Amino acid sequence: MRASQFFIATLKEAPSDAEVVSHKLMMRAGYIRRLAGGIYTWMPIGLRALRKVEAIVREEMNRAGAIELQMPVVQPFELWEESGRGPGYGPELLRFKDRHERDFVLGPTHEEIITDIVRREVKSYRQLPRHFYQVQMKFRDEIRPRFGVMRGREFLMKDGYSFHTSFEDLQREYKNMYDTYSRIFTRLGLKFRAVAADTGSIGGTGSHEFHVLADSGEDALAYGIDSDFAANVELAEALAPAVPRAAATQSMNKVATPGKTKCEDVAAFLNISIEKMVKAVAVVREEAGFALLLLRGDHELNEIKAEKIVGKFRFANDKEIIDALGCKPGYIGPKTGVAIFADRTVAAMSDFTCGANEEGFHVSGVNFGRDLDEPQQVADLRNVVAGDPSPDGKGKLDLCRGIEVGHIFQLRTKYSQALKCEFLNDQGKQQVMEMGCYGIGVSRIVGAAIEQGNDDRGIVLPAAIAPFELVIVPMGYAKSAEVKAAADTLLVELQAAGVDVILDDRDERPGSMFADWELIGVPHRLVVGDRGLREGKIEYKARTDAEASMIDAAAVVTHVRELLKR
RNA sequence: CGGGGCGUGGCGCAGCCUGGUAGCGCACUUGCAUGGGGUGCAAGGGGUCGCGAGUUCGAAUCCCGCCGCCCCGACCA
Repeated sequence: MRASQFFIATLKEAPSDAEVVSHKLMMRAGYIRRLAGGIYTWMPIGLRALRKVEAIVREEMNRAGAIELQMPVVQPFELWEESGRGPGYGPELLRFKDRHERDFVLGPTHEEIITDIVRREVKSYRQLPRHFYQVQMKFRDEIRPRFGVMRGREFLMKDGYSFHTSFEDLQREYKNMYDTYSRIFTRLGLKFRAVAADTGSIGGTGSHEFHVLADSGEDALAYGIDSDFAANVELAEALAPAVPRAAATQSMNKVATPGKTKCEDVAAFLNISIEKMVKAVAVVREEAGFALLLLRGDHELNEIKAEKIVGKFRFANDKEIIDALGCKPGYIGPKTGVAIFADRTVAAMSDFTCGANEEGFHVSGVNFGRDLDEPQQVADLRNVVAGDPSPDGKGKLDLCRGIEVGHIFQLRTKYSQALKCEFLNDQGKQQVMEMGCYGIGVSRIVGAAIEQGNDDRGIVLPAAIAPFELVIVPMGYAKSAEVKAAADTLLVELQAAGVDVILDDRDERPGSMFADWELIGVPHRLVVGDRGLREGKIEYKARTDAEASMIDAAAVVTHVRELLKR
């Protein structure tokens, strides 16, 4: 490839709406351009990176025995009604009508479609197991698209669906995909971690997420410092404290805490540890109405866990809190007659301080059983924090942040049941198929890789993903016949050696060419100049090297082959 | 959806408070020079100031409405 025949559109300044580093750099390097909120054009340079990720994913999926097909982007809404997921999926699902007033959706995922295909085409256990996948643009009408390509509304996804005669066989394929995904992210050159995950709106039983590790990641991950345990914080279990509740030593005492509404403020004001505070989160349950969820002062509610315990709920507004407790938020606490759910940690606390249900007051020295009824229910309601014991009993947990780039699920029969996806087993009996599904955010991977690989000059990508593996930068291409000849020859030789190379024949200033390729993130660079040529040398520099080195012109192709292992 | 902020050549911004012929940097075009880290000089092209309705002799600027974009938003009781 020659730069003069290609399209390079770098920017000195990033548009002001770009927030995270990967988004800014993708805009600056000309990888993407925004069309509308969360909707981007992949420019030629960015497309190359996207296609490389896609190719690796495809290669490994094929190797793992999955079969590629391509389903429609536009799906009839009836299938979503049939699976029962239409209402549950909510406003993220972009719906519209065709000219005949028939309802359609823009596919956010394809469980319904593939299940419909398989129920029509697969009739016998002899045709199973089967794993179909596709790589396709998906559309999800995100509430708040952000971070460029990392949370866009339109995004490229690899989605695969497997069908089995038994749960055992599904588990076998699930393991196969777990290994395949690990291989894919390893080949892509990314630092990643697989964690146990919540199944969310897709549904099913077992599930793992694959995260690219990055501080800017939207997900918090918990992992065992001394064990293999790893889970999304959404799911990671907070064990009950090992020590049982201590006996009461203090008497209950109402204390004035004017203007102190937050736990940390109250604790500081009363000069007690925040770990002696209990906060009450007021919720209204869809089924059973008002309730209080009790958490230790420094802990956070985990909504996913809570929903499993108390049922669907929303947070109470001020009026509902006043009606139920006779006090406005800031000073509320447990009260007789109000449904109480206590976190395990809270249930083991004694002599604690909580709101007095009277404006400007808290109560200290509170004890369950003596001052309050024992909570109706004790459960794990909070997010784990660093230092909590690992749920597998081995050592402690620590936290890190990640960008979710892959997710695998054991769907079991959630969709096959609803859509009657059945087969005839070897006994001649009708049986519902077991299903698994497996997704990879292809476009998100490009963003995540840049989030993980960048410096003050721009993007630093692994050769497996970079738009080009190597760039030839000639000094005075239009001026020096020797330079031109050497650069042109090098281009041909490297292409013949299978190197994905671009020659910058734009005859730009050296500084601006260097700056462009460093911004774009090409991992290897050769500089051809009269100065070196006189000595029979070509300059080489890796994107990650601090200094360039000189190599014999005759040995360049061998050297590059070595670097790229081909 | 609620709160905040912002919409001025392709990009980044100033001008708005205090109304009076739209400006800067980058990018682009042309010429000359330059040629190993975003080169210099000179001359150019490009904007109905987000849209609409108002106030005014006169609106980028003031008022009202709409649209778009960005940030924050359970709780922290």
